[in-house]
Amino acid sequence: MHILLVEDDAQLGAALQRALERLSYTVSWLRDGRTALNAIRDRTADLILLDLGLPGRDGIEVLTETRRAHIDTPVLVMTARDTLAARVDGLDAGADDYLIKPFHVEELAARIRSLSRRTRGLAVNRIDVGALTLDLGTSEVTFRGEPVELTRREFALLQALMENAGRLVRRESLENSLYGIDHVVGNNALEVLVHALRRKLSFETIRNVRGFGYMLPRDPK
Amino acid sequence: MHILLVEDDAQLGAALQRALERLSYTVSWLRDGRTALNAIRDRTADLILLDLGLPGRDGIEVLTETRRAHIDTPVLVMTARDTLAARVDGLDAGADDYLIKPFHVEELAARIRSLSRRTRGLAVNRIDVGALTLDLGTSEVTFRGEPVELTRREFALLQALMENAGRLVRRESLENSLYGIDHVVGNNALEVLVHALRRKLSFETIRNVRGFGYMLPRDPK
DNA sequence: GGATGGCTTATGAATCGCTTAAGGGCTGGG
DNA sequence: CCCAGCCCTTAAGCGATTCATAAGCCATCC
Repeated sequence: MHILLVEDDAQLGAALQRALERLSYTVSWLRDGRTALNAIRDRTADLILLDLGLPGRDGIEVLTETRRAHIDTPVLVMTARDTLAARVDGLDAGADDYLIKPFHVEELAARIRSLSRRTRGLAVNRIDVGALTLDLGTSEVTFRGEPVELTRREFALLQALMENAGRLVRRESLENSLYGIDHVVGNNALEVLVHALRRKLSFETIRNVRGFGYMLPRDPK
Repeated sequence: MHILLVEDDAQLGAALQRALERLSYTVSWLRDGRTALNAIRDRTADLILLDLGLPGRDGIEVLTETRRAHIDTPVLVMTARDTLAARVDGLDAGADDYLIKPFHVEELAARIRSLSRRTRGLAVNRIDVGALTLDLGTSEVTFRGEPVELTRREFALLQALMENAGRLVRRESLENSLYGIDHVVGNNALEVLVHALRRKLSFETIRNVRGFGYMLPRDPK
């Protein structure tokens, strides 16, 4: 899952990026409204984490502009003021949820999960696909009943495939949700990652469709 | 993607159908509520574009009736009046989005895209032409209900033909969209590709017009 | 019947994906 | 603060598939 973090404060931004990456999210950190809007318009993000405290009321503008462009990527707003006006402003402008600073990373993580659950229509924190289960809360994966130890990247790849089980996931789409917008061309990082994941699961589980991408069968055994 | 257009006005209906077909959607135009409901019950549509200004409050009835039958196909409502009551009526009855007449085709297109994105998973970006379906999201192709395995080039060729179904596509235009602007002259790569594609589908499906190019009939069987 | 354009098949080259190995960076322990 | 271990990216070799080219045949138009 690919998160766009819009935050001008260097310290908080770096901390959030690290925390989110530790939770297996791919984070693109943008420091100002203009570059944020450009990135948002690409529609490659799954969730936008937006600081309303950007200088010059930039935050709200980013949000309004996003919604006016009919981009309905979920937006989680961070604000320093817990006033009714602030909340109304944010939600009216099209935010899906908000957080009052300061907050704990656990709370942020919970809201991100809740938000992606809501917009995805999932009832629980767990994805089941055949003999595979993946827990977004605890980051645990089991295969054929056995727990499997996955690294951060492997987990993110498996999640992307499981969320689209039975459907082909395009190569660019995977690279985007793993590496963010600015992935370099010409590397075979994805292939190496697929290989590592196959080794930990089984080699039949992940199917390749030459020239297009990868796919997880709806019922892998 | 298959759109059900419910519109009683002949002029507007024809214009919308033409505009949507130009955007590679398959459009079934129905002029009254009764036939519309029958078509909706078939559940073959991916999206319903419903005029609320149908005579006799027909529009709202179609919508309520649809939702009562637990058919949750996305509905985009068109209404002439921009009053709060009108919006509430439509959204309360189960519409997913609404448009105030008159509107620009660009706006309609944007809302259709947004709607199909929101209800993703099914037929998000699908082109239907007769017995052929091509899914741009998952890169899957079916012919007469059977899945067909295509290579990247074959897929690109079929896509170009399907986006212009019923129209003649010039040779240069195909070569451009397959090989880019700087394709070398004197090769017959296109013919070889057409041959490969015909072999995987059927030899009657793709028609050649000597000296000009190729064409896919609007209703290939 | 000649000429042009399209069809079909074979073949070598290019591309794509798989696999293994190596090196750099980050983390946690001593 | 340094070292060890893990993770991740890069690189390179290999095998399989795909693709463009070429060459001969067939259909259509004049």
